[in-house]
Amino acid sequence: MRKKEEVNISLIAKESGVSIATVSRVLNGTVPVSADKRQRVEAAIEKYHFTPNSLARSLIRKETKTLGVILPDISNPYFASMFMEIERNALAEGYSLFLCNTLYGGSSHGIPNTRKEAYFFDLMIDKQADGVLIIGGQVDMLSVEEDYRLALKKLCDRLPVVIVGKEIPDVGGIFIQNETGFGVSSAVNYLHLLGHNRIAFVGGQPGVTITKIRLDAYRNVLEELGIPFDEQLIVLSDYYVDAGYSAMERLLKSNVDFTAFISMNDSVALGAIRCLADHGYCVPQDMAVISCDQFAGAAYQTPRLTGINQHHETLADIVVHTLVNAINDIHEPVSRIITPELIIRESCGTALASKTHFGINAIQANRQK
Amino acid sequence: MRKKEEVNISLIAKESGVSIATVSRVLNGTVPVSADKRQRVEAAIEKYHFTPNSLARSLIRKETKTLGVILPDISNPYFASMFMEIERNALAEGYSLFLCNTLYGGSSHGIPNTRKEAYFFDLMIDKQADGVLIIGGQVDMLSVEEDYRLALKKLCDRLPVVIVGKEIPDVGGIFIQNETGFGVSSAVNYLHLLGHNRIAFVGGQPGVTITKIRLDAYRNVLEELGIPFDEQLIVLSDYYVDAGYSAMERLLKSNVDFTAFISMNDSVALGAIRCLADHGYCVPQDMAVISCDQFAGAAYQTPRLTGINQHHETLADIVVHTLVNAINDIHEPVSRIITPELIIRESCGTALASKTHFGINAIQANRQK
DNA sequence: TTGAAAGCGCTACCAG
DNA sequence: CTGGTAGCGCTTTCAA
Repeated sequence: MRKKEEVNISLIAKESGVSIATVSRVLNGTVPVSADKRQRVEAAIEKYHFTPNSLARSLIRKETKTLGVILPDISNPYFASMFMEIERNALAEGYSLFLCNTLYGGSSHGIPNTRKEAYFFDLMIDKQADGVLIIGGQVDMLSVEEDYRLALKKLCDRLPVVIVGKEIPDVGGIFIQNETGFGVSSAVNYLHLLGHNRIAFVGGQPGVTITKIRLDAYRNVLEELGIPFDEQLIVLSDYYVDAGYSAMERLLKSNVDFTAFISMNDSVALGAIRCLADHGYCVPQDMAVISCDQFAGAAYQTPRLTGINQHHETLADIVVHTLVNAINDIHEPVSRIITPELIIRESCGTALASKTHFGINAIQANRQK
Repeated sequence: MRKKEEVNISLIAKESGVSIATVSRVLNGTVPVSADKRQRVEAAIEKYHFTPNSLARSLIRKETKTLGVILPDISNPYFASMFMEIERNALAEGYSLFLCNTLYGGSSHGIPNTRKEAYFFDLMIDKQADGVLIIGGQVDMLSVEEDYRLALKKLCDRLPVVIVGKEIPDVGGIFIQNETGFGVSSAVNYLHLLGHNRIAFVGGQPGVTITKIRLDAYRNVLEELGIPFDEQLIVLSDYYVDAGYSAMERLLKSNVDFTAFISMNDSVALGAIRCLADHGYCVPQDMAVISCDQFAGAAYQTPRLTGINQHHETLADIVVHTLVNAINDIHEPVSRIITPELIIRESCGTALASKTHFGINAIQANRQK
């Protein structure tokens, strides 16, 4: 079924006995058109179900009202919820979205693939997207390959690009770094208030910026609290449930003592909890758990997961509006303060959960100094 | 930052001292071009980082190499995994994807919104997508609103459209109905083999095709097995964890006896299990659970969830290739048999899980007659 | 207000 | 093999 595109602006013009310029005018409502001509045109449009060809329009206007969203894996709940919020904002601004999954990293989801990211960068140039949003992928690495940097630079040279992550020098996009490690700090503080001193860190991938930021925050709070840092308590994973399982398995095999752990996100927490269960340990009776990044459904797990709400919705808003501004040559930074929020549920102990109020206040007080 | 589009085909032509026709030829590699001209052109392309404008190309070729994917909610793991697989196939065929979330239905995610679906249908026409994939949304309802039907018909009149679901008369798209209720049958059979006779059905939304198909399958198997049907054992929900919770709550309040239940998917199962836990019931000791639609991570829940793998990957393949064929005017139906697979884990009893082999054989045998 | 006409950047046909 | 050129469908001057 080939597209039946025989109905176009000149057909409408002919049908209604006006010039195509006039049809264009009623289409865009820019310049006034006499009432009777307008009606004839509208009738013809209705009759033929005419829709102007946006390709032709974009060719002239040099804008497609389309944005590209490039991320590793939409089946990861973090990216999915980000996308939903991005779409909501983009739609409100009149933009549609291309979604590109680069599948970079993540033990469960195929091999790292730098080329695929570069492929999508070029694709967005090709498709004449008005702007591009990049969330995660190689940009999250502490150091990126030169190929990647060049591909990203090429993209940023051609289009407005907003990147969630730490700035890569000399590429020219707009970088928005969200993670501050504040969530981890609250988590460690909370666990300490609960009496834990041996707190493991089931972290993200090695070499990833967010891992470093969170690990730094973890060490700093430990130091503030006078808890000795123990390298053995750090195990790396990535962002998926199987990685959480294997990380915990390594931790248990290493035979270090610990009574609590912080995990990268809820998926990792779930995997780790499953592993603990397989070894006869029960959460929260034998072990307290906090996740750094809460997913939907945390409140329905058994045990209900205590964790940090990073307020990604707000991040999505900022990111979209920064991009839209950049497209419109507005370069005032869009800023809003995002404060990660500790949501206390059961995974650090039900009994202790009643201390919620005390805990939070104590943490706040602690942060003041 | 406006796009800097000053570099175009005629610049390249001028730079390399050939006609734009020749540049076009090396760009597309269709017609042979003499070696030295080709090299000069390639040098110029390299020098200016020239990329042909796909808008102009699409305007002539009347194809954009772009597909639209319209679904309710990408943060629902079912749709996310479908999308990943769709993208994999689409990419292999040279297509990029628009993603449109219609948020139709789903208690956790905003109000039903017919207009949004129609909006995206029109958008895909406007964006000149080469084809559209529709998965879920109002098309899943047993009966659709006339507004919706008209909007869908308009889309199908303009573009090749593949719809996952039951055929709606007189709209003209290609409908692919996946669900047969076979998964539910295996589930009930399995539970029966385990000795359960009071099996609740924590189903989907009322008025939805898949709910009806699964409910019919449930009743049929019950009848085959000589188990009396009890209306009270049916509670409706939707596809999210909170709905699973509240459905189970209603079931418990109604005070009917049951020793097992089937849930719409893993999210619903999780919510229901959480509710049971809150009422002092433990899975699988007090209650057996099977989910009709397995999500990633099922194997890491506590208890590990027994459920049906519906093999959505295969469905995604079929759907993409059917659409691509339709775009190329090939109308042989792409068909492949998708057999839902019962994955036995712990949620129907760990001890019983060792009977896996027996169970499956028995079910197969049962289906033969 | 309106129409004619000049493109947007590219492909594809027609001569040569 | 190659160049000239006629559009693709639309917007936007420029005159009228």
